Order: sequence, then C-alpha cells, then structure tokens
Amino acid sequence: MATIYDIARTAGTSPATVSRVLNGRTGVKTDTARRIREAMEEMNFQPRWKAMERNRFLVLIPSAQGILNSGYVTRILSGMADSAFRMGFNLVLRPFDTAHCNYRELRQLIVQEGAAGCFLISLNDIYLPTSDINLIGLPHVVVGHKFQDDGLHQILFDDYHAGIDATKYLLALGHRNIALVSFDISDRGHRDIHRGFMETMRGAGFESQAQHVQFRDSLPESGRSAALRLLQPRERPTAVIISNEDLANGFLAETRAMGLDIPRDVSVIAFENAYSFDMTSPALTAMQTPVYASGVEAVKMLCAQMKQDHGGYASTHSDPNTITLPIPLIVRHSTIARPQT
Amino acid sequence: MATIYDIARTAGTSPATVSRVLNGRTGVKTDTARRIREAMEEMNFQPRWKAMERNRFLVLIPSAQGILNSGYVTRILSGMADSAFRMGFNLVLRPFDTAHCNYRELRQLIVQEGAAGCFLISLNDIYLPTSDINLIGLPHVVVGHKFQDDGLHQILFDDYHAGIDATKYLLALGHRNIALVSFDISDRGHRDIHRGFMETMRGAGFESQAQHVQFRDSLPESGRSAALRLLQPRERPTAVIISNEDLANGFLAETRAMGLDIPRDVSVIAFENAYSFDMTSPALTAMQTPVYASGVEAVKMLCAQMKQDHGGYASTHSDPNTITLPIPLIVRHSTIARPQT
DNA sequence: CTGAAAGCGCTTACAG
DNA sequence: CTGAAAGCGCTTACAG
Repeated sequence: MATIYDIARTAGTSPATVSRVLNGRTGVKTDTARRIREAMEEMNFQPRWKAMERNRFLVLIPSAQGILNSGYVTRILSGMADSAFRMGFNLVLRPFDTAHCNYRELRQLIVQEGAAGCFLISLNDIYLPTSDINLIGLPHVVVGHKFQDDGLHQILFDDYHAGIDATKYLLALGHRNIALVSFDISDRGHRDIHRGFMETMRGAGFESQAQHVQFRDSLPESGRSAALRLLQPRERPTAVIISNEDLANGFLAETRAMGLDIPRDVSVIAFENAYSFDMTSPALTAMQTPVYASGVEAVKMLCAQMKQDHGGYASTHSDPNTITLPIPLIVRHSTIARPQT
Repeated sequence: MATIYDIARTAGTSPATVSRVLNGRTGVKTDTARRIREAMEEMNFQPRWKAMERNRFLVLIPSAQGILNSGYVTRILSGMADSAFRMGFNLVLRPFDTAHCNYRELRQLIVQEGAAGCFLISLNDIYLPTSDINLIGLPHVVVGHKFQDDGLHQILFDDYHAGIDATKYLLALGHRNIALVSFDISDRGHRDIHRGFMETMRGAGFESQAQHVQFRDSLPESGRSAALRLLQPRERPTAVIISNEDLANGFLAETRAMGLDIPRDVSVIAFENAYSFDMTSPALTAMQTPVYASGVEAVKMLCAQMKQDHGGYASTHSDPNTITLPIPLIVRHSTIARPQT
C-alpha cells in the first residue's frame, strides 16, 4: 500500500508537496501537481485512514436530478440496504456520471471512499474502454443492465427473453396487432425488450403488424401520450406491451379517460412492479422484474468477492461472474384472447 | 479535540491501552476498557482522520426490514440526495433503532461516521431524555414528525392541521358519517391526523358519527381490509379519510372489487403522494404532504447550522429551529357533496 | 494485562 | 513554489 513517500519518490518531489496536493492546498505548480496526481492514480494511493474504514459499501447512482424518484432505483437500493444493514455495513450513496466513466475513475472512487466494495446501478449504456479492465480488481457489482461483455461482476435482468415471452404469450392468445411502448432504446433494458419483441413478431410472420412507440423519458405523461397515439379507432392494436411501470400507470389512466376497457378493448402486459400492479384495475398481467431481489443478490455477490481477496485490495481479481435473473410472466386480468372477428 | 493521550490521562491508563480499546483488540481488562470507553464518550473522542472527512451527511433510517420500500422514506431521501449531491456531499445510509435512542448515542454515531451532519428520519415516537439535550450541538435535522418539544432542529409536517382541513372540507360538502383509516397511532403523524379529525368532528357536533379504523401496518392489504370493514351496506360512511398512500391504494382496489363507485358511493381524501394519485381512477383528492420538499429543506437547514459552528464540532449549539411544512388540500375527483336523501 | 518507547503516515511552520 | 525537519496522532513490538 503506497504512502506519500512512495508518491513523492515516483513524482520526483517531497512528501510535503504531496501532502499539499492531497489536501487541495493552493500554491503548488500545476505541473508538479499533475505529476503527483498521476502517480497517485497509478499507484492507487489512498490515505491510510481511509484504508482502515471498511464498514461501508459505495453505491454509485446515475447522476440525474430526481433519480431516487425512480421506483426501479429505490427498489434495488431497498434490497441492498436490507442485506447490507443486516451485515453491519452502511451504504454510501454517491452520484456517478455514467457518460464519462472509465475503470480508472471507478477504481479511484472506491479507493477514495474507503469502501469495502462498490455497487454500480446501471441504467444506460456506458462506454468503458476494455484496455482498462485490469484496473478493476476491487469488489464490485454492476446491477441492472448489461454493462460490457467481460471483466465485470454483474447482476442482469433477462429483458431480452422477457420481451420474447411477453410477445409469445400475446401471440398464443391470438393477438396479431401488437404494440410495444418503451423508453428510448438508448436504455439497454428497453432495447433488449424491443429486440425480443421484434424478433418474435418477425419469426411468427407478423412483423408488419408490430408497432413501436418510444419516448425520451418513462414518466406517466408519456404513457398517456402512448395511449392517445395508439388507441385511435383505426389500426388500433389489440394488445400492448409496456416496458416499465410509470409508462403503464399513465397508459392505464388515459385508457380509462378515453372510455376504453382493459382487457376488452385492448390487452396489456406491463414490466416491472408486481406489487402495485396488483392494485390497479384490472390487476395487470406483468413481466415481474425481480428488482428488489437484484439488490439482495448484489450484496451476496460482493461479499463473495470480499472473501476471496481479503487482506486489502488485491489486484488479482476473481473471475468475472454474471448472474442473469429471469423475469417471470405473472398472468393477471389485463390480458384476454383476441376477440374473434 | 480530544486525542488518545487525553483519554489515557482521564481514564488513568496509557495511550497504548486506549489504542487497543479503540481498535477492539482483545486482552484488555474489562474494567480498564469500561473506564476508557466512558472517557471517550464523555470527551466525544473521535480519531483524527474521521474528523478530516466531511464530505458526507449521515442519514439515520428507522431500522426495519424493507424500510426503503416505503415511498414516504424514499421520497424524503430523494429530496436530500438531489440537494446534497449538488453540493458535493454524499449520503451515508445507516439503520437506526429508534426504540433505544438517546442523545449520547446519537452524538456518538455522528462522530463515529465522521459526517458533516446528520439527518434523522423520524416515523415513530422516540424517547429522548431532555437532560441529554445539550449533548447535541452537532449539525442535525430531524425530518418527519415531531420528535420532542425543544432542543432539536426539525422539519415537520403539519399533520394536525391537515387532519382538521380534510375533515372540514368533507363537512362543508355535507358529509356527516366520516371514517378515518390510519396506521397505528403510535405513529406520530397518523396520531396527529386522528387528533385533528376527532376534534373537528367533535367541534361540529358529529363525534358520534366519526369512525376510526387503524392498523398495525400501512400496507395496501390493510387498506383492503379497511374497505371491507367500512363499506358494508349498514352504517356505511359517506366519506373516508385515508392517512397514507399505500392504505389508499389498497382501499381503492377493494372498493372497485366490491363494485362500489368513488365518489358516488363514498368520497375519499388520501394523504401523501400527489403524483400517483393523479393516475388513479378517479384522480384522488389529496392532502399533499410535501415529502420530497422536506428532504430539500432539511439539507438547507443543516447547511445553515454548519455555517454557524464551523471550525469543527462546536459544543455551543445554535438555537433550535423548527420548520412546519403545511399540507395543502388538492381537490380532484374523489370527493363530492353528500347525496341528498 | 499494561506501559515506555520506537515507528508509521501524514502535516505544517519555517527557511529559502 | 518547494523541501528538510519537527511534530502530531495513532499503533505496535517488546519487556515485564
């Protein structure tokens, strides 16, 4: 474990100056400061006292205003909190800009916070140069959507197969005109659902009857717009798949406002929250994404890594592990066979 | 700021032994260890490096399994996170058993975590002996329900007046048989609503027509039970006040299942979430508790305290400050005048 | 089980 | 803007 003396030697300066940079004091030549910072990064420097505190897990949350208004994110957190607290760990919530992210920064963050490990809640695609892979070697778990093919420990939802399953179920009920309502496909999960949907429609020979409405956000308002756009008398789909719960709630509200009945006029399958869908009317048939469970699993996975490389931050990393959680179909009352015409 | 030398002197031992206790090493006589721990507590000892880290706020969360499934708690957190993150602070989530809580422990926790300040999300009544009040002198804000009369910085919801306002509104609409559905009144907020409700009914001379159904939890299932219990043909109230959103959602679901119509058969006012109530059918008239805003206000209040006693943890505490957030009535479509009979 | 003393990692007042 | 050196807070190997 590097000390400021090591950093000083590498950067060709004195411990005093390293200390100044470490504490953000002014009055250090920019070039000297840069060399010191580079050395710190390279050697994964961390003040000794940070290394001593290991009673917390760092949780990196996409940095967006109101991100904790998302039921998806808070249910992951809920699962993590229940498990972590029971084991005596606290959670440190920290925003993280997924747009500018690389392994080096990621590692720095964990080291900086003196955490025992790190969770990264992933929503959108993140670019991480593979050449940095070996910089990870710290306990970590990415939760949510697939992050990158190799080198990371991940908990994923099987959105692709869920897209297939939802579509197949509707096809089996006799539906042919089916629409998918989703968030912008820059979001990995929604894109996977879309892919599963389209492939299944194509495979069944109904590609031309597949519609797709997508939005730049996944708020209830967009769900309302989707209903307005899709449920006009002409060309109305007989079934709709909605890729998250907020969209679904808006869609339901607008459908009722339009005087239409679910499932008589249109069948609906919605993704995400099993719990609240029990309370809607009608109770929604759902692809029940195991969001809370993903948080619990993530803690288990992190602990497994901690056991392997104990004795501090070993740079030998354990084999990357990926758990893909299936998304079961829960049939309730919002889906019926297509009325014979 | 006390060092281990001070502790050693006070406890009549050596720094080496203090260090052993500090690090939980075995092989210290229990009596010596006790004296050292007492001295640490008394002098608010904190290792130096903890004092140096001040980029986080500690958030104490009632320790209960699944606590983050509560929309109430996560919306407070959401407001806190948005504000704190913008200012460069992280949030440390830590469970806290409100049943066994005193100022001394509270102070120890803040000190232990090396946080710049502390939020305490309050749900139930907490007993804190007033004699310990002056031990607080650290930046802190209690959020939610009234904690104790003096000595603490608090953000409260004005549940009492909200209870009055909801009741008065229903009375003005001509309702006389009114029921309140609430969580166990050991919860401060629900108790205040109950008090406002009962006083108003009594004041108007309809005490005998006031009903109260309470539950040991506030899950949707309890809301369902409430509907089953209250909405039998005989003695059915013409209006119901529901003291939180989960109860309300369950109540709505069961009402529909029973084939009853809101507001034709029964008017409903629900507390808490304005957002989702827009999506229910009918849109619910609500007492719109400013939950998210309370998180934002809490951060402001904490920062104000930090400005006052900077230079570490001053034991001179600023004057306790209490902000009571009003709960506005938002009229939507679940309340109508009592049908003339 | 405990203390005196050496040591470690970091900081800082001072000199240049 | 920087370094040599003293100092601070804590830890630990050793002796008893």
